Amino acid sequence: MVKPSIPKGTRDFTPVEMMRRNYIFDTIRSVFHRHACLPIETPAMENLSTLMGKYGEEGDRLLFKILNSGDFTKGVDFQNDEQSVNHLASQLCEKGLRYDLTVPFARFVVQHQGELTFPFKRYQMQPVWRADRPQKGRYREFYQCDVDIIGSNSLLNEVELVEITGEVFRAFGIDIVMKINNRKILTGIAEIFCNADQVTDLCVALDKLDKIGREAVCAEMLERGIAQTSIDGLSPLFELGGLSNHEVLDKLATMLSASETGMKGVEELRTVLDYVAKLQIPIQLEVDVTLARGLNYYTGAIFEIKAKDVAMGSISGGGRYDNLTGIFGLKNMSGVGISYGAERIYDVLNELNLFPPHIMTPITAMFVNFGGDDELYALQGLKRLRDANIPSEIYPDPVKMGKQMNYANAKGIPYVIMAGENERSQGVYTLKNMQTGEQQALQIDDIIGIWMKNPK
RNA sequence: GCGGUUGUAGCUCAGUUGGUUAGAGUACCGGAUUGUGGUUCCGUGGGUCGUCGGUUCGAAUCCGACCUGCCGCCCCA
Repeated sequence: MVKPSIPKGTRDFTPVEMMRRNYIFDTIRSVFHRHACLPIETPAMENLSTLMGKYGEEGDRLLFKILNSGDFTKGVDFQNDEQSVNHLASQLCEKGLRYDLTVPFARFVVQHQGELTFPFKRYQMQPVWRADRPQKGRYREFYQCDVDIIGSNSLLNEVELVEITGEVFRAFGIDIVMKINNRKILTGIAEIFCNADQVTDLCVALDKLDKIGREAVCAEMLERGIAQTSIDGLSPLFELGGLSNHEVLDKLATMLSASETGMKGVEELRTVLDYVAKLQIPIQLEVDVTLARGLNYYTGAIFEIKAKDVAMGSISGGGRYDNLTGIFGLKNMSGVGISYGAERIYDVLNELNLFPPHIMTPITAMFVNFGGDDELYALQGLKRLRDANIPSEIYPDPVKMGKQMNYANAKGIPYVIMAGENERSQGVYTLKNMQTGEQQALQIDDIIGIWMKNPK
C-alpha cells in the first residue's frame, strides 16, 4: 500500500475550500471584465531559457526544472564541481514550471504580437510554482490573478490599476492600504547619494526598514558596500514617516533636484496621485520610498497592497516594466500590471470572517429514494426542478430513510423532498424544510414557485 | 539553500525512569428506530506509534539520517 501524500508545499482543496476559492476568482474576474480586460492562459511549463535570469539569482534557485524525457543522460557532460551545477541543469532540463505570470505574458505578447490589439489589457488567473521553503501562507504551488496593460506609457494605466485594486478589495470587504513608489525615485537616490550601479543593494536594504528598523538597514547597507558618507546623506529618507503624500513628494523633489531620473519619478507619482484624488477613487494610497520589491524588471511605478486588519505579508504587488519584452526581441513595449495573490486573500477573508454565508449554503433539494415505482416518480419531479434551474439530486440507493436524511443533513441540504406511495397516488410531493422541520405536500409547480420567490 | 522545531486511529490528543496485548474523545459503520436528520443509548471495525537505520534482553519512549507541517533567515503572493 502506498501512503497517500502530496509533494511538499502543495495542497488539495475540499469542496468547501473550492467554493470559497471560486468566490475569490469570480469576484476578481468580474472587476477585470468591467475594465474591459481580456483573458489569456499560458502553459504551466515554459522553456527554461524563457524563465532563467528574469528573477535574479534568487529567482533562478526557486525555479522548478523539469527533467528531459527519454534518455536524458545522453551526451551530458557530467562534472561534479559546484560551478557546473547550473550548466548540468541546463543540459538535463529544457523546461521549467512558470514562476509568475508576468514573464510568460511578456513572451506571449512578443509571440502573438501580430494577433493582438495594443494597448493590450489582459488578465490571467493561473497557478505558479516556486521551490521556496513552505510556511504559513507560503506555498510551492499557488494562484496569482494578474492584470496588465501593455503597449502604452500612459499613467492613466497606473490610475486604472489603482481603481481596479480599490474595486476588488471593496468587493471583498477587506480594508487595505496600497503603497506606491517609483523605481525612478530609487534610481535617483542611488545616483545622488551612492553610485548608480548600487540601486539593487540600496533597494534590498531599504525595503526592510519597517521590518528591521533604521539601524539594521544602515548596517546592511554598509555590509553591501555602500559608503558611510552615502548612508549619512540618506538620513532624510528615514524621517518621512507620518508625512502626507504631498509632503513626502516635496521633500523628495528637493533631495533629488540634481537627478533628472529621480525628478521624473516624483512627477509620475504626482500625476497618479492627482488623478486618483480628482476622480475621488476611494482607496488609501500611500507613498512609501522604502517600497522596493525584489523583482529587477520594474522601471516605473511599484505597488504593494497590505490588509490593514490582519498581520500578513503583502496580498498583492506589481509595477511598471519598460523592457520586459525586449529580451524576447520586441522593443518599446512598456507595460504595467498588478498581481493579486489568491491564497493570501483567502487567508485574510477567512481570518476576518468575510466570506459571504450564501456561498457555503447553496439552495438545493434532495429527493428521498423509496425505490420501486416511487423512484421513477421522484426522478420525474427531479427533472422538473432541474429544468427550472434548481440544483437538486436524488439519493441513488433506496436505503433506510434515516440514512438518507443523515446524508442531506451532513451535506447541509436545506430542502428534502419525499414522494412515496401516498404522495404518488395524489400527484404531490412532500417538501421538508430541514431547518425548521416543517413539511407540507405540494404540487411540483408550487415547489418550483417557492424557489422562484426565494432565489437566495 | 541555512538554522530551530514538530509527527501516536480519518480528526483532536493521552501514553509514567525504556518493560506484557498502545488508550480516550470525536468521526465512521451497525443496532435500539421497516416513511423522517441534527439529541440520546449500545455495539463493531480501524494503528508497521512519519520513514529507514542504530543502541538495548526489550524502543511510541534514547541516538542518527531522511520525509512532512510550523517558526526564523533569504526571498516573496
